[in-house]
Amino acid sequence: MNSSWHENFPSSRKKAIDELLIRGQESAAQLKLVINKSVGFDESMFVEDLVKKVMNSFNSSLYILNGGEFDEVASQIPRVGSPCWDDRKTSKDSGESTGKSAAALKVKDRRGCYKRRKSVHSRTYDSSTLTDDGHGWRKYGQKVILNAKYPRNYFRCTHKYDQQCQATKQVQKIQEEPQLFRTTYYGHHTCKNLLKASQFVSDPSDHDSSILISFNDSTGEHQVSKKPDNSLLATYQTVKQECCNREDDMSMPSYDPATYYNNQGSSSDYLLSPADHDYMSRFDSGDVISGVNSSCTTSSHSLDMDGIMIESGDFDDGVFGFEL
DNA sequence: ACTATTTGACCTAA
DNA sequence: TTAGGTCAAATAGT
Repeated sequence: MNSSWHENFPSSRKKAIDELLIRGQESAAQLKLVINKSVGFDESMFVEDLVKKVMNSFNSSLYILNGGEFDEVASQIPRVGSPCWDDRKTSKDSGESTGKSAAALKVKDRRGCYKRRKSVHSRTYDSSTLTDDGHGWRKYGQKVILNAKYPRNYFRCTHKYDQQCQATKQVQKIQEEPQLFRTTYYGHHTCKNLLKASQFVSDPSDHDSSILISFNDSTGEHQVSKKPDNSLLATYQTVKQECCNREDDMSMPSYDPATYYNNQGSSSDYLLSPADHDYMSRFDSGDVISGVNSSCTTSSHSLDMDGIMIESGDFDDGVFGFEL
């Protein structure tokens, strides 16, 4: 991996980035929420446009401060249009419409579809609770891992086919600390499956809400602190709290650690209904805080903090860090 | 009937 | 050759 983008920054430069990254973007996001709550639809669209401009300014500034340098990691995730992609949803139909045996077709269709992801950029965080990340996930596999006590569970975005969203994640109970779950995210959501920001702000007047991020000069490590009463995070973490009472059941190797809250998340009468929400303004594991430049593919810098992961610059083309 | 999960098979990178 | 990521038929749930 190339050198970290922040490693050799002067402290003043880092402070500027922190200011833009945390206070600037978060404040803009919260401002939008507050205004949106008190204006009509037309005004709301206007506010939306304005905030996007503000966010773009932040992103541009960050890009300039970063010197425009980013790591690039070639993605090995199958892309839309790849040989295996087009047939995924209609494989049944195509199989029935031909004279070939189902087994032969199955082998043919699946060839070239499997990619190891060792070098693919990923974000990992550990959590004692199965907090929902705001996206709809669908389990597609479970594997017993060599020398691991607990199985690994594989999830893809619910909108893999209808919106070509390539985000996936793996959830596995940590052997050394069975009370913790390790979730590894691959790719970023390109689907419009985000939660309404208003649902995550319990009290817009809470001006103390903040997340502090600092970069350690000597080690290059990130340090993050969050206030436990942070409105955004607190809401985020309590949203799914009621569905995390089955963690003890995870002692069973076959237990699916994310099925339960996934079901809750896709329920139409539950707070989290990912299918029809367009916006968010919270930090979301797997999502990005520091928007720098939409042309950036990725710069692998992430950190874990008690279940919340903050990442500095990890972009799919055309995706900004903050979605508003 | 429709959607989600389970699980053995398939496939590929290492 | 094998570990592990993914597929898809079977099954379960609503």
